[in-house]
Formats: sequence, C-alpha cells, structure tokens
Amino acid sequence: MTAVAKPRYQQLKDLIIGRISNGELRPQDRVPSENELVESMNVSRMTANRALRELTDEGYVDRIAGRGTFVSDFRARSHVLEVQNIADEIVRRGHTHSCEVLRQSRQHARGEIARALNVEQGSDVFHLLLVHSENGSPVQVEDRYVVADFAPECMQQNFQTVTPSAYLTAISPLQEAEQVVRATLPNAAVRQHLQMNDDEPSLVVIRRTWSHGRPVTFARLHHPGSRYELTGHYAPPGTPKSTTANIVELETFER
Amino acid sequence: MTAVAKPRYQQLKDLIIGRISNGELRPQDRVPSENELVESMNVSRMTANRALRELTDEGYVDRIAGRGTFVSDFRARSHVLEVQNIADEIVRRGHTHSCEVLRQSRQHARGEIARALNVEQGSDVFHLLLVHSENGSPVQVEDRYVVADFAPECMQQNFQTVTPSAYLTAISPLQEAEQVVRATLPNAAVRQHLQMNDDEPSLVVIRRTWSHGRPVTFARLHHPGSRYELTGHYAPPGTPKSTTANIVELETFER
DNA sequence: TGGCCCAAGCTGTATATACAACCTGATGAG
DNA sequence: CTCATCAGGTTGTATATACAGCTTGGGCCA
Repeated sequence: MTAVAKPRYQQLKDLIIGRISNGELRPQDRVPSENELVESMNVSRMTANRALRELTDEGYVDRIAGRGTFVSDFRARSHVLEVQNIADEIVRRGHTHSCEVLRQSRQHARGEIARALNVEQGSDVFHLLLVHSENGSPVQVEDRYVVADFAPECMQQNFQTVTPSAYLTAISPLQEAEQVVRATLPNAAVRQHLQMNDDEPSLVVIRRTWSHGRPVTFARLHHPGSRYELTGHYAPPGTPKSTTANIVELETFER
Repeated sequence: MTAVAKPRYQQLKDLIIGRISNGELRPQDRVPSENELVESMNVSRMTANRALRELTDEGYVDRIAGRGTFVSDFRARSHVLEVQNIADEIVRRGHTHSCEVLRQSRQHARGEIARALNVEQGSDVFHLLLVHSENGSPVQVEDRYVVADFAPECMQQNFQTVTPSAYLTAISPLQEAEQVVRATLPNAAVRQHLQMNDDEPSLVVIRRTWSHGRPVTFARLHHPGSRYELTGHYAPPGTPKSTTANIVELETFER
C-alpha cells in the first residue's frame, strides 16, 4: 500500500471529475469558483487555479474570465475520442440524419465479443444493429455490443432518435477508446444495407470504448468506401489556434 | 496590430520551443533549470515552473526531480501525430523493414499539390515514390510531395535507410497534421507494387503535415487492405495510466 | 424610460517564499 | 579501496499576496 497522499490540486481535479462523471454536474453547469474552492476545500487560490486550469486543458471545463467555470459540453470533449457520433457529424455538415433499427436484443456474449468486452463467456450483453443514413443515403451499418449492466435501460431506448453513442455518453462519460480501421470487401448483408456495388470496398472501424476503467461497448462500423472517409486533425496542446485557420479543405481532391 | 504582450510563461515556452526547433537544443540536451531561468530571464520561479511544466505536458521536454529538464526524444512526441513512420512501426513489431525508391525528383507543383501545400502554382517541390515492405512483403506505397525550400537536401538523401518521415521530422519538428482515411480500389500501378489481388481494396491515408505554421509535406499512403490496418488509442490527458494496462490486443479478431 | 457608470465577483497572470523529495558527486570513515 | 554520509542543485508542491482585465447586475442620473 504505497498510498502516499495525492497532491491537493489532483485531489481537487478528481473531486470535480467525479462530480461530472456521476452526473451531479452536467454540461453547462457552473463549477465552484476558485475562491469558493479556497473556502470549502481549504486550499490556496493558486492550488485551486492549477486544478481548474488543468481541467480546462484536458477538456473537462471551460473558463470565462469575469463569468466563471462551466462543465464542457460533451461535444467539446469528444474531439479527444475522434469521431464518436455519426449523427452529429452529419448534422454538422448541414445534412439530415436518419436511422433504421434492424435488431435490438439481449443475448449472451460469446467468443470474441466476450473477450473484447472483458466479461465472462455467456454474460448478458445487448446487441444493436442499425443503419444510419445521410440525406436518405445509407452511410453506416452499426453493429454494436454493450455490456448489459452498464446500460440496463438499453432495450427501452429508441435509437432512431438518439444514437447509441449519444445514449452511452449520456449515461457516463466515455474516457478511453481504441479503434482499428480496415479496408475490406463487405459481405452481402452489409453490401445490401449500404446499397453498395459488388466491387466497392468498405471502410470498417472497430471500436472499443471504456468508462470507469472497463470496456463497456464494442462496435463494428461499416461504411461505403465511395461515400465515406475518416478525417482527423492532430496538433499538440500548446499549438496556437491561428494555425488551424490556415487549413484548407481536402474534400476537393479527386483521385 | 493588437500586439498585447504575451504572458511571460508563454514567452519562456516560445523561447525554448524555438531553440528546440532550430536545433540549438537537441534531444537529450539539458534545458536551463528553473533557477537559471529565474536569473537569466528575470522571472519568478513559479513562472519558470509553469513554462517548463506545460512543455512537459506538451511532450517537448522531460523533467526528472533532482537531475534537471531535458529535451524529449522525438519518439516520445510522435504519438501526438499518431502513426508517422511506418519503419518504426514495423521494427516495433519485431519485423524487418525495407524500402525501394521508385522516384526521387524535383518538379513544379501543379493543381491539387500546390493547393494542398499552400504554395504558388509551379513552385519547386520534391516528389518521392517509395514502396515499403515488412519482412519482404510490400505494405505501403508512399507518394509524397515536399516543399522544396523546407528540405533543400532532399535529393541527396538515401530514403532506403531513413524514411522521408524520419528525415523530415529530423529537420524540424512536425507540429500539426491532418489526415483523411479512405477505402478504395487501387489503380493498376499501386496494385502491382503492393502485389494485391484484383478485387482487393486498399486503405489510403492522405496526410498533410505542418511545421512552423505552414504545410511542408503532402503524402498519399496506399496499403493493401488484407495486410494492413490502422490502430489508434485515445485517452484524455488526465487518465491514469493503469487503465491502459487492461487493454487486450484486438489483433486476434478474425472477420 | 433609457442609458451610463460603477461595484462585486471572476479568471489570468506574476511574484516571493517555503518545504519536501530526489539525484549526483564529493567527502570522509572504516 | 569501499562504502556510507552529506551538501548542493533540481524538481514538485503549496501558500499568501497583488494587480489587471473581463462580465454582470444594480443603481444612479438625465
């Protein structure tokens, strides 16, 4: 038990992250100000300042001089996890998102599913199979497994209106993700759902997501290669924002 | 001219980043200690501490209590930009990397190349075309353009031994990157170089990289879909490292 | 009523100071 | 010669204090 006392600024951060994680503090909610933390937590203002400043850097909160500190919209944090929610992505492009639910069942985890979610073989999991469309054209087949006791209300959800990703992040913040991207020729079922040509490749994203230190969901996301691409932008934390303004859209490239 | 004075801790950071960027400070070199900065820069120790601490968070330097502050090995920083160097990746798997140079020429940037690199039409650029192999099996066709005045020695380099990525990062740290991932059917030339079947899709990564605030290189990286996948792991900066230890390899999955 | 100004509270930065923990190299005892 | 100890430098953390700049809301004045 090498339980050396954690630094006080870290204790403050853990306290606030905890309140955000368990829903006590929700996006847009006001976080105690530095001076309030000084009083209630018995620390100096510089220590409270460091805790809140680091939480800002890590995307948990936003600070506005003269107003206060507020819990970030999850949107602001999600960039850490890259593309998380295809519905948001589509809406951000100004297009309309729709979704068809092909399967929504409870079953026993077997083989690779149980291993991926790190649960016993035969444990209860939910299985979701959805097709997401952009302006009526299918762009993603979502084949997702969710650990049952993480999301007990899963069978009552209407995933046409709230995507699984949005639902899961609403239950608890997703803290860690792992993904694999592949190019494959899809099987007949996927090809049919996505209205793809016979020789069209698909871009497959296999993603596992953690919450509170354990895997909670495992998804295979199939996309038509001709109508979907993944984009990413990476910059170290200290990069001044001005440089990103120079970035030109790559979408105009034709191969 | 809204040239309000930058905060002093930021000035210190810029100063040190500048010395790293221009090669004055190289990996493993000692960075001035907090007390040295206090004396030479006329700041308080807390200000110097903040500058060095943030540079640590951003991956520029490593600090060891009792010893000092040292410029990071670039390897430690590269994770920010995700997969950068396929040779390192292959070596890390314990395999052998080899590379064939198909083209290494100077030419004038046209059309999309000039736009992507944000240079005048007709500006000088270097064009590289390489095939990377893992244990003798080709895994990547690298089709890269480099702004000429950024890397004037480019034609003298032997890219069989040092990959363009490693060469470019050695010249100057890459600070920002943008990438697009697509699944496509490759053209005949790429298919031949990668020894792919007729109906095999390829995973294409299109990447632009910035240094000192301007794009310096633009690359199209083609991979055989059956032998290559992209993997990524995302965690917010504050995540304790213990959780990552739980992560199981996904490579065992078969589709 | 409408507009202005100001006080209060907030964040952002900067300094001076203090103590603890850590590492290294020199010194000295055996 | 070998080993333990110690001094000095370094980072890590914490506090008290100060001032600047921003935002909001209330109250005053015309």
